[in-house]
Amino acid sequence: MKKRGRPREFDEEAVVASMEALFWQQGLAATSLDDIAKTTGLNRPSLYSAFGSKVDMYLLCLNAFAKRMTDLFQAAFDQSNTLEDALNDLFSSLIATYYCESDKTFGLGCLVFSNAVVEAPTNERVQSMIESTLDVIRKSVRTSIIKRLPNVDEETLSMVTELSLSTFLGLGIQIRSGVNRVDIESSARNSVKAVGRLLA
Amino acid sequence: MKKRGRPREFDEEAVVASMEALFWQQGLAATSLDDIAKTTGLNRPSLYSAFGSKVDMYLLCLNAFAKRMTDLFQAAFDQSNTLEDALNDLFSSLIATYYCESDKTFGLGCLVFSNAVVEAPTNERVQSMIESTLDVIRKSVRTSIIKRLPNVDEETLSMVTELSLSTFLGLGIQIRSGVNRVDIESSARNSVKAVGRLLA
DNA sequence: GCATTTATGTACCATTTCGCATTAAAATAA
DNA sequence: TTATTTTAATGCGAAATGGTACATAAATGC
Repeated sequence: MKKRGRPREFDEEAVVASMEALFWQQGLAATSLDDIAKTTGLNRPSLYSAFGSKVDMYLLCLNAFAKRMTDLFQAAFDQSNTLEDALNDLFSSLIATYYCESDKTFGLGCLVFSNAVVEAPTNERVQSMIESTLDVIRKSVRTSIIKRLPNVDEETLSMVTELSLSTFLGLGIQIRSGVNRVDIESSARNSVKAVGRLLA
Repeated sequence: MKKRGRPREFDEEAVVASMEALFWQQGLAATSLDDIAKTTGLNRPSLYSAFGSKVDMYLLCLNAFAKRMTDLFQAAFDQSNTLEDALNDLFSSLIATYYCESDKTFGLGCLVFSNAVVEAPTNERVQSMIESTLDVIRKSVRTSIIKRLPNVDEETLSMVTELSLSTFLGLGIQIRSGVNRVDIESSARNSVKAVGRLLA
């Protein structure tokens, strides 16, 4: 049984992807519905009826981005053997994402933590989305450390968790600040080395 | 010899301070000249003739904030004895700043690295300001480590520098994300402990 | 007093903003 | 064919935006 009514003429996933790219570069406040309409090819009423308000669209993109990001955490922690290997994998894939999978010299960092974070104090929905994402990531890191080092003491566990988390957050900020990729990669390697030494 | 013309009726420093508070909370794009006019008590033409365009005002605030921040680095590194003491001092004063010197549960993080960073990809002036601030801070951290540990090997130096820098950036992001102060302070302490262990 | 200089305040302008009302189009169901 | 449902497109509208012109006010220099 087919769906009634006139069928959609656009690919929803593609539209969300191009919305996300726009928000990622410009931020929520600097992006207008006209901007979104222009890059997606839809007109404002279509956007509005399909996705709701501008903030709704933004949250849609944030959640899509966060999902891909937490998947990267899961993938790295599931596949690799040692904690250091896992973190190296993780940071490599994060860096690739933060540079928009391209070889551009300028990266955009993290949509959630280098971009949406600006809106947190003035937008409750965005704020709680960010806070819960941070929570998921922190727990994911903690769990993966415990899995590999079941007898680790609480102090070391906290130290390594916070170090990994700060590195994760710092990477996005530094990339969006314009730090070049070579320096970023060495920064990530140094963090992983620090973890290694802490556990030695 | 007195200045010619009608004298200013406002205190420039106070006006800049209240502009900064507004930008800090809302970001550049979400803050209108009307907002600024309302909170400063000046009207738009006065603002414009005294400070230039909105972006000019923003950069003025960014530089003022960055100056205070780098002063905190200098103060911490000049006064304290051990590296760990210095970092503890530094992070304490940064946390106080990031929570706006108040006991509010919600902090705004860093004006430069948790706020202006969003504008970097679309605003060249903001971008280069941020990049150079990051550079100043990194050099300041590096120098202070060398001062205390003249014989430190390059690898350890890089590790500790990057760890401190990531912690610094991470604090601002976490605070703006809504993490409560107790957790933030324990996060900072854990980072300093990690530095201590790396150097042991 | 009178010109000059600087600051203030009102009002304005062109553009952009988000959102919606309304109409036209394209599909299915009966 | 006709009614119904869903989407698309045009265009409106009220408000806000960054920025400025212009008249007025308050000080100094001569």
